[in-house]
Amino acid sequence: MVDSASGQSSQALLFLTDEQLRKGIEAMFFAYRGFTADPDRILADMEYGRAHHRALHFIHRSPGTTVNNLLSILGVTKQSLNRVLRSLIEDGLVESRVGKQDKRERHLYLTDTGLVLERQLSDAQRDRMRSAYRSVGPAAVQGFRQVLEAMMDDDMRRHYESLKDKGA
Amino acid sequence: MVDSASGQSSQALLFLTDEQLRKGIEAMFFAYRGFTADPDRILADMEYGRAHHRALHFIHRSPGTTVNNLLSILGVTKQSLNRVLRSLIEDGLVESRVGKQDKRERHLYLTDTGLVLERQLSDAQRDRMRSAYRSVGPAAVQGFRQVLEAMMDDDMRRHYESLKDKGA
DNA sequence: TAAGATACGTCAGTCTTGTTGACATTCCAA
DNA sequence: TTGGAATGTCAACAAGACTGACGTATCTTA
Repeated sequence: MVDSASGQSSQALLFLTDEQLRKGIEAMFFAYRGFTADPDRILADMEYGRAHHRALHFIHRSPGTTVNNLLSILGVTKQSLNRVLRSLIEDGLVESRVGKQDKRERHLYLTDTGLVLERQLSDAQRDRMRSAYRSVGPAAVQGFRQVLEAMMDDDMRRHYESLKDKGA
Repeated sequence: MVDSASGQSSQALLFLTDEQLRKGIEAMFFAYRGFTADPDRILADMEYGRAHHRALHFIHRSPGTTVNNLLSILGVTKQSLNRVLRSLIEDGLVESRVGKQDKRERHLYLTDTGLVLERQLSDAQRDRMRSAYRSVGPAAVQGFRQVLEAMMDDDMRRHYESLKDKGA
């Protein structure tokens, strides 16, 4: 696992030891807690949870997206997403428009109120990310992104890439 | 750190734009799904969930840890952890020994059966991590770890560091 | 030694968020 | 035009988190 009968020095592969991999796993675990902590704190005061945050984020990112598309991005069942969407729509944060081409589809948009909350949540999350980025510099950030992308399932990477394009 | 009113071009700060930060947020989201997918698949066939996996992981990592310590690592309530521990102990995966110094404490250990399951779960999780690491190389991995560490809350970083030391 | 603090376990109840199952509507193609 | 597929909704349930209250054993300290 560490070497491989080639001329490669075993030193260069030390980052692939079980011990290093375990540390990476633990880093993911602890960091993800920090990653969600700030929005969670804001949401705790409302009747919303993390699921609402995720919906707001991706609707904001792809205005007019259909329920089905959102479903496959979030990786939950339509029934689960529906509960979240219903409350967001009832509260006037999200607007659901019947499709012009295909009337079975619903296209989702954030209302002005929805935009305000999305902004508040993502500001909090970006603040932490920004200060982490700033403290380690662009080279580390590039590595960070590379590893995360390599960890994704193919389906997720597809979604991720297609979101990336829109912003580029 | 990066710029600072010096002659640094604004190009060098492009990694701190809201757009780049959003991509980082999405990368975390999608990657975390991949991160938990493999163990989740294994656990789906049993009566256990992700919470059991986390307990097994950290008990394996710190044999003899107390309930209280595990509590603060996992960041859940004792009632929540207790449900998980009870089933693991009943099923003979975890052993709980009364403390020698302080008899109020319970020290937790994996049994042989517990070690087998922990190994199975962490193998699956490490496989994905290893292939990601290998595909991007050690420099990227270093950046990955740096960003994650910078994202943690101080409490979590404390736990993380103390686990690191044991393995070093 | 008595009083308070600490560590752990448990019961009961609630909330969020995931699940399946059943069903209505709409579209499309045989 | 009719049956199957796709889209979305409603209802019921389960896992896993939470709070609050309480009990017991043990330790520490006044």
